[in-house]
Amino acid sequence: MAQSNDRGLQSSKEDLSDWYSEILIKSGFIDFSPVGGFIVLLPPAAFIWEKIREYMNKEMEKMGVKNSYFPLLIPESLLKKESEHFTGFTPEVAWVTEAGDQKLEERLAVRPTSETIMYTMYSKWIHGTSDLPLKLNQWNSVVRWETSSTRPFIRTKEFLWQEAHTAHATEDEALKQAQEALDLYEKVLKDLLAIPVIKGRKTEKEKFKGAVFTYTLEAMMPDGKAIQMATSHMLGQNFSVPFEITYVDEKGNKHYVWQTSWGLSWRVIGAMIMLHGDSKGLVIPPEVAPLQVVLVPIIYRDKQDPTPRARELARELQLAGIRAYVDERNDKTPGYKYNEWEMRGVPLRIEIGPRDVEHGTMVLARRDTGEKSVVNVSDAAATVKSVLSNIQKSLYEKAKAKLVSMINEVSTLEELSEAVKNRRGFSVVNLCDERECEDKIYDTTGATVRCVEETAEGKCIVCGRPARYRAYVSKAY
RNA sequence: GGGGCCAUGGGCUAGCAUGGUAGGCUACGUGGCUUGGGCCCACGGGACUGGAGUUCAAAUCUCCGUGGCCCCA
Repeated sequence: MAQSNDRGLQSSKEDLSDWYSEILIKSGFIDFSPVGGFIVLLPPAAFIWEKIREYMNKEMEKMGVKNSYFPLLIPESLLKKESEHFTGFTPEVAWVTEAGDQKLEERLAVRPTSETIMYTMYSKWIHGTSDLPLKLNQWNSVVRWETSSTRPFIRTKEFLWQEAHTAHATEDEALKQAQEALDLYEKVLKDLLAIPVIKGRKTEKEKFKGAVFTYTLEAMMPDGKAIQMATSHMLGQNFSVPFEITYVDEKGNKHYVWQTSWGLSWRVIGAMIMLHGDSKGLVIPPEVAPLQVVLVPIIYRDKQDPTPRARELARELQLAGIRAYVDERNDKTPGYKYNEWEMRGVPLRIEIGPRDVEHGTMVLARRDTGEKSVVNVSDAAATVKSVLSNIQKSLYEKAKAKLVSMINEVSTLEELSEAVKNRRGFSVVNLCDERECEDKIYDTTGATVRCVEETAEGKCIVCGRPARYRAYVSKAY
């Protein structure tokens, strides 16, 4: 990092790690809290999370998923009921052991996820087919005491997310639900955050502990490391059996329900920042940008003040539903303002100077391309809307092209090592079903299988037996 | 989980080797001047991560803690 001033960024996007922590602080997205691994979410970032919530709430309503809220603390005995689940989570569980000066009889887990507490209630509520399907979601935070190093949004000890939990009469219905959830996530990522993903399944090794299998969406960051965006789990009857969630059918037979759970966390905000940002700072997709348009009046002492025109224009945009703001600070030069708003990621800037007032024009400057154009002010709202939607689309398409360019087919372990080391990105390989083969990939390359697609062709890259999967292998966050 | 680096006004840092007056840039406040890509001038307030130790004397040396960053797993 260079010294001497704190205006703008010192790190280049090439050093993604430095760049990332610097931009998060300077753009006022987050701050670090006194407890390591915990962050404060500041208004611009909170705004984006709110947008995600609004969008998902609407979509979930269409799916028949209702919001609810379950307690923060889970008795140890409940957490232990599904043993694979418990073993998977217990190393990172935070415990409450006393209250005031009283030691608790049973220690209470700060929820790392809510399957166990929710399903305890589900067993109480579900009796017959008329109680099904049951689809509840909650927006909350969970705590997982990560031992390896934390990073804002990407890996924090407490994180915000939504977790939806559904119970169904049939396996088929549950399966469909798990897939629908995955489609919803893909839509959120594309429509709001302009993040393209690879869709697939986790291997047995990488799945959610307690699930039959896990669907996943994986994005690719500019440094060639993959990042999991959201997961959707087919739980089968793994929880309904220990938690006794049963219903009686028309014929009087008792059945265990089929379940799914799925979640998306604030991690997606971190991915959005890394994916779209550049060396000038953030680039926020218009759909979620707290400010979509910033207007900068260019004032000359001896010429007509364009500020009133800028205000009118902002009002017109606001009436059309656009989040617009006039930067009227008079102790900052226009150049200063340009740089600052660019750092903060505002998708579109409008400059209004005396020349524009005279000619009935305005200058548009796109954050994503840096391109400037002079356009007529008449019908400004429609013009701006179309530019914003253009930016949204173009961010996604650029990212998509980048993603595609970072997927490479490889056919030997040597090639894979080479690719993981030098080229990064996703390496696609054929893989069989054996755990040893997957372990071997990790041991020789340090990369993991991010997701797999079913295939009937080819031979396993490790053992040479018939492949079952096309596997996307990459280093990951 | 292992290893390394770092911590000085709000931000970035100088000072540390060889212990002795904490300096700069930026930001902030006030006033003036300016404004089509990070203007300029004057004045002002503001700091040694916490604890312990060594010493006449600690930002500086030692130990312990806390936090951040990087690399590896």
